[in-house]
Amino acid sequence: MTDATSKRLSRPGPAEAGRDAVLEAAAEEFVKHGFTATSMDGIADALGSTKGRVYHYYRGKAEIFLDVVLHGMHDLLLMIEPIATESGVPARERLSRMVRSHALCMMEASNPQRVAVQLVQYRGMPELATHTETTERIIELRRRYERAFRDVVSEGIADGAFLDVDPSLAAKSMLGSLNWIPMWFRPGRGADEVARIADFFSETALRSLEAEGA
Amino acid sequence: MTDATSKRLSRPGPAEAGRDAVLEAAAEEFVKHGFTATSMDGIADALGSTKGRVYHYYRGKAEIFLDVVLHGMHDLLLMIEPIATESGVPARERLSRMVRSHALCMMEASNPQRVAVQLVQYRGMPELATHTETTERIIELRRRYERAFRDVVSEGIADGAFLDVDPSLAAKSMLGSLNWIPMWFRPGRGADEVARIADFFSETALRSLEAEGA
DNA sequence: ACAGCAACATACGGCGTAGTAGGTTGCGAG
DNA sequence: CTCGCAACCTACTACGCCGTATGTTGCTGT
Repeated sequence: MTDATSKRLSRPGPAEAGRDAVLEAAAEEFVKHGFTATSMDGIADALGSTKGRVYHYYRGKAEIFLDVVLHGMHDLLLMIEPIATESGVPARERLSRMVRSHALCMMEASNPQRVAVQLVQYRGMPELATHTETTERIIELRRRYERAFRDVVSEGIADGAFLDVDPSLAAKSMLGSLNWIPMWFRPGRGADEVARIADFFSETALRSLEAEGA
Repeated sequence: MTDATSKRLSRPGPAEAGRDAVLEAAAEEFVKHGFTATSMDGIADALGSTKGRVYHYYRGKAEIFLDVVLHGMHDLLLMIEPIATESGVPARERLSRMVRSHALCMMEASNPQRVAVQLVQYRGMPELATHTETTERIIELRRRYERAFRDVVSEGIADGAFLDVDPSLAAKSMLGSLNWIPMWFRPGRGADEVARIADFFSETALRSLEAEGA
């Protein structure tokens, strides 16, 4: 315990380098095959080692999966909450940046963030039933994430920049189109193409909240 | 072969009633648990019978899964293509109806259509490697589906109703937000609430394609 | 120099599940 | 009446995979 972080998140800590390597490999496997189709041996193979290493740091498949999702959501929040709450910036500008950041994140090769958004389908996964505590934390983080978007929309409505639509539905709609990006986007495109796509989603989101012209 | 349909789709045929019951039960299971977590015995249980019945109609798990997806995509196309190509109706009106139809479909309890859209993640599923023919057909149907949306957007741009945006990205964005609905929508809501949500997505999609006012 | 622990590797048990092989029932035709 | 086939059911096998139990290695404090 060399650092004084809240829950051993955010800062690896030099002694936890091995654990982080496992986490990264697991994220890569989960994003490729999903939860059930990912095997412990597969994660170990991606690490170039064996299961012993994985089980040294985690007690089971469910635990490592939830840790990947937890880290992913944590990183996402760390990315967008500062933007959402930045004072002196108009709501539509903040929302634009949030959408762009999230879009860029979805187009990166493989990371815990993508696992976090792609695998919300963990309903009816009996393996996670015993990990209620971590599951609750993840759900709370997801709520905070959606709330960040919803609040910025609400502020935009309040100051007249946006139409008076349902902020909750607006947030779900925006995040849905963004979270769906990994379904069709194939990495390997140039950085300019990625930027163009991110811009598109940013501009589209803003237009969907503003009054139609003639 | 009492009917003359193209590929034994669209019309059950009286002799195929048992097969359709299997298909329906399989769709329900796949939408609940996903591909790998769905077991043949689970499908049989949902039918109130045993595996023998399932294996009587299908040769394996991959085959029944692909058939569910194929039927789902087929039904979706049957729903939206007539709207997309209806003559005498302006593009924005057609697009509005298409979005609303798709949204309503995503909020129904359990059906092959939801399996079709939710489980596009069948990349890296080695079990489907031997079914290239059916997979190709599904991919072709998916392309046609997206093209229907893209074409209507293009027509709207051509006649000046929509802004000059990238039609392909616009289609992907719209379909993404719609396909994400099952992730947060929990059935059991009233019909009026469902209609309100469908209206929201329809109006939002149109606004995102039209010029900003103010 | 030695104790002890972290950081792995190896080998194995046991269970869930896909697929198979061989019955059984019931109906329709001749 | 019975032949035959569709429509199932039952019992079994084979295999993949999670988790565990038991090494082995290397560093580190004293």
